[in-house]
Amino acid sequence: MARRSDHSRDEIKEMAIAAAEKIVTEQGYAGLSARKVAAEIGYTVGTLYLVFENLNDLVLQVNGITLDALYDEMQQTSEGCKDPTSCILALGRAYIQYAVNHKNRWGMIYEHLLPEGQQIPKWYSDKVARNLSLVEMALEKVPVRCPQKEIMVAARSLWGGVHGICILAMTNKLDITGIDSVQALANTLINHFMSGFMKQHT
Amino acid sequence: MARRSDHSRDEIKEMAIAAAEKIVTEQGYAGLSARKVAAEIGYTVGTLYLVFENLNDLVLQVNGITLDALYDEMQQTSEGCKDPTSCILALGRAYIQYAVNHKNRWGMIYEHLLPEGQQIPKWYSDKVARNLSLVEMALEKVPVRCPQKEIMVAARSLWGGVHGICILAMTNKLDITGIDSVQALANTLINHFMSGFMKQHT
DNA sequence: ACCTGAACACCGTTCAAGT
DNA sequence: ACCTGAACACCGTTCAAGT
Repeated sequence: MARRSDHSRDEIKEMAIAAAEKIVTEQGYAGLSARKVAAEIGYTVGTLYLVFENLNDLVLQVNGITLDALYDEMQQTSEGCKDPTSCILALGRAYIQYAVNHKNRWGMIYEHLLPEGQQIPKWYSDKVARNLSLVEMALEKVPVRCPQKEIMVAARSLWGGVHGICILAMTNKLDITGIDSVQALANTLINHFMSGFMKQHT
Repeated sequence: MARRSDHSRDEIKEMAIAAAEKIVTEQGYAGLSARKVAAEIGYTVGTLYLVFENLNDLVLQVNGITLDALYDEMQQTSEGCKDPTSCILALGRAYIQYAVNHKNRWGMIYEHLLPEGQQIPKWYSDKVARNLSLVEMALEKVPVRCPQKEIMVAARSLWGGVHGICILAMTNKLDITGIDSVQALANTLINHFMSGFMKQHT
């Protein structure tokens, strides 16, 4: 049992986040609870509420870290590719690969819902926007002038699409089997979308 | 308090499903519980377990009804439209409209997750397949021969896409506002996809 | 035979009380 | 000042006991 002043507020926070990451990775979002996190770090439940607003707060912190890891994977993949379509294909491949390799971590990002009416904090939407910007940057490589507004709409539209395919696949709702089929579906969506997008902008 | 033999097994089942529909509509999936359903129909919790396997079972029944209602809306909308793209646009509009009008009912379809490793029952995947078939039928109107396999891939790819946009929009994760923007994103996805799809098949 | 209701093993969150 | 641990108001699920 950890005793008082063994750790600073910030240390407890870090320990709790690390513990939550571990529990989610092993047992999924459904397996995560405040009591389990507390037990894992050797404090009692009450202590968590000195350091986090509530469990939502802790979950958002973990999801933020996951978004960063996903960004790194995607960023690395898209480096150095020249034409927009192959860039987007690479981003899609990296996204799905991450979802498959870190099923429970990725899953918590979309399984977690804020209570009705509660706003997503700005630091979190900023992370989402940063990930989307990779798609926007790839779309901007299309060799025609295209208003920024349209790039943003296209990026959200396309990325929502890849995300949706990934969700349906991960939750077994598409009668498809194996990662190759998911990739194939995403590639189909991306290829057709890009074909139409580039045709409109030439 | 309902007394024994007041209602048959089937009557209790129907009452429970109706009660669950009501609770979900008003309070969302998070607000649904076996105890609330039991209270609503005037029986005790234990009774529900004589009639349903567990709460998952009850949720699946309700979701099945929702899928049917969604099918009806989409089916009606797509009737009589001739060219494939306008068909798909109409289906997308109906889908998003349904999601917006019945937020909590639609939400439960994707918020509900079966326990790890549990298979979706066949009668449920059949309903999902029936809804997808509307998209497939629209794609088949493309005036070229196209293998059935490709139609199926395209339908799943496109519909996963529309679904993803809808989810991100409903959970406020796309920095967009209002139903018009959601429709606009879906239309963008559909138009570009169809443009690419038709180009490949001519 | 049909249904109850109490029990079991869990939740998130709060806060008086201890050291 | 820091943390505890018991309490509150909930969960899903089971099953001996009542009528």
